[in-house]
Amino acid sequence: MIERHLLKLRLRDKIDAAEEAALRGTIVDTVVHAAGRTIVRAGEELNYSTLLLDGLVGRYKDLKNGQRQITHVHVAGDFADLHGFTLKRLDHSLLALTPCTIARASHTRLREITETLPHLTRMMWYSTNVDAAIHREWEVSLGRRSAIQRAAHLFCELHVRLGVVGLADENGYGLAISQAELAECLGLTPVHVNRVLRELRERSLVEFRNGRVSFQDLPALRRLAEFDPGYLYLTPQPL
Amino acid sequence: MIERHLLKLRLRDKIDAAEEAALRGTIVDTVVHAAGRTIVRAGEELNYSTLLLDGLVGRYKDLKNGQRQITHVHVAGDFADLHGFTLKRLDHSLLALTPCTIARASHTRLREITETLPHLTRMMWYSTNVDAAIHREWEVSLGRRSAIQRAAHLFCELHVRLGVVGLADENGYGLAISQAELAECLGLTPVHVNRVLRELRERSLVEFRNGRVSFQDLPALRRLAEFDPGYLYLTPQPL
DNA sequence: CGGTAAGTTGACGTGCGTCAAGTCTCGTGG
DNA sequence: CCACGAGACTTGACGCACGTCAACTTACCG
Repeated sequence: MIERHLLKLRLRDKIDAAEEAALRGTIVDTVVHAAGRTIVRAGEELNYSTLLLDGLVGRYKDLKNGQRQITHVHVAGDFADLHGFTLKRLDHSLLALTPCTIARASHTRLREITETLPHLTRMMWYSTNVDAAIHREWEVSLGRRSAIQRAAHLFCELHVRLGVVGLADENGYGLAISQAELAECLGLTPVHVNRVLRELRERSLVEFRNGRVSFQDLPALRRLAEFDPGYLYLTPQPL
Repeated sequence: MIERHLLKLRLRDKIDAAEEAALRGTIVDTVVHAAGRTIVRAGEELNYSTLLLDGLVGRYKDLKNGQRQITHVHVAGDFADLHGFTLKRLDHSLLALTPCTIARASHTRLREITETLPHLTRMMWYSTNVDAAIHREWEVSLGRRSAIQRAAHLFCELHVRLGVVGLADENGYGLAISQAELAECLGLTPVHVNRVLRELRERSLVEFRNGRVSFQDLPALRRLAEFDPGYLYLTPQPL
């Protein structure tokens, strides 16, 4: 159930049996959402946080003119809104980018964890801090990288993050989203994303096709994107 | 000393005397940095977090070609890297944008807080979550807003945040940074920032001059930026 | 009073947006 | 089995917001 989440946490630090049980105990139910559905709407009051078991979820914000910006993409094993535990309402919405299975973690039980299990509390805090680090890296992409570098960087990031939970290998991974959604992540138009994907393909770096990312030259792709996975904090560190 | 930080926390929830004392007790020393100095370099191992007492600090990331992106601007009363407590090293650097006074909060003592004061721990967690919300809003600016809207949005955000700690009034506030640094926040070139500032001035919205932001028509500026302060989470909420 | 950094402006270039006309894919119903 | 409609994707022609380059002004400081 929450194995993929545990997998990620344990890459950073030990989680003992009591902690694991407490974490499992936060889950009150499991829900399935169809692709394209908004799971949580910005501003609504929350009593639970969303743990993604399977599928892809995006955090997004709408603009008045109908455009939107996806600010983060979550993969299986991620808490999509653990920050909602302290914020109580979200400044963004959550969108199912693919069909999704989610588990809902009760804020009441998360609160009990913060009262009784300080080490696990630090681990949860750590998780939200890594999310923020990802936001920062996306700011760099949006502010300073060219369209082709942004796309390349995103493909590299998702490769590492999906790899951690066993959903990617050295050749690629499944990414069943449309070019329009990719455009919303990258701060570009769908038309330009299409041109950029063609260039990445023609330069024999990556192919994005039929909901799949296939690497042709990963080292060159990483060089193009100036990708350095340090910001994902996947190295062991006792908390 | 840490009054401005307490001011912000207390806008959200009560902090009792024991909690206040514990927070004060984390501070081990105070340091002054000249404008332009890098306070913490990306990647270095940290034993303390940086609480900004006075001045402005930017979080930034460098790119290979010498460009850089500022991903967050901190005002007096902000912890600039409380997330460093769980991350142990930063994925970004910290820059003194103006002369700065900072207090350093020992990670050992912060850890003690997480062991003994769960409510204060949640408040600290909350602080880092608001930082992440600000990162998200900047992603929206960088990805989807025009140059003039980005500038307008930043001026509105800093107005609210400086207002909370008593450093802004309805007419404006001090912001002693260069146009080049503004450009690094906004993902633009200094030349274009200069043109945008001229347009904001000619349209009688804001003036940015001699290290000061002076509003001429704040409601119109907020409309232009589509500014909604909800993402700053400045409303009371028991944690 | 000279030097240096910050700000200003104009001419021109370009990466990405816009608009519009396709094509391809696939699910549905006749 | 084919017809058809709806999305998603693709491509070309053209436009514009912002970048680049370079010259100049202003402010400040020793």
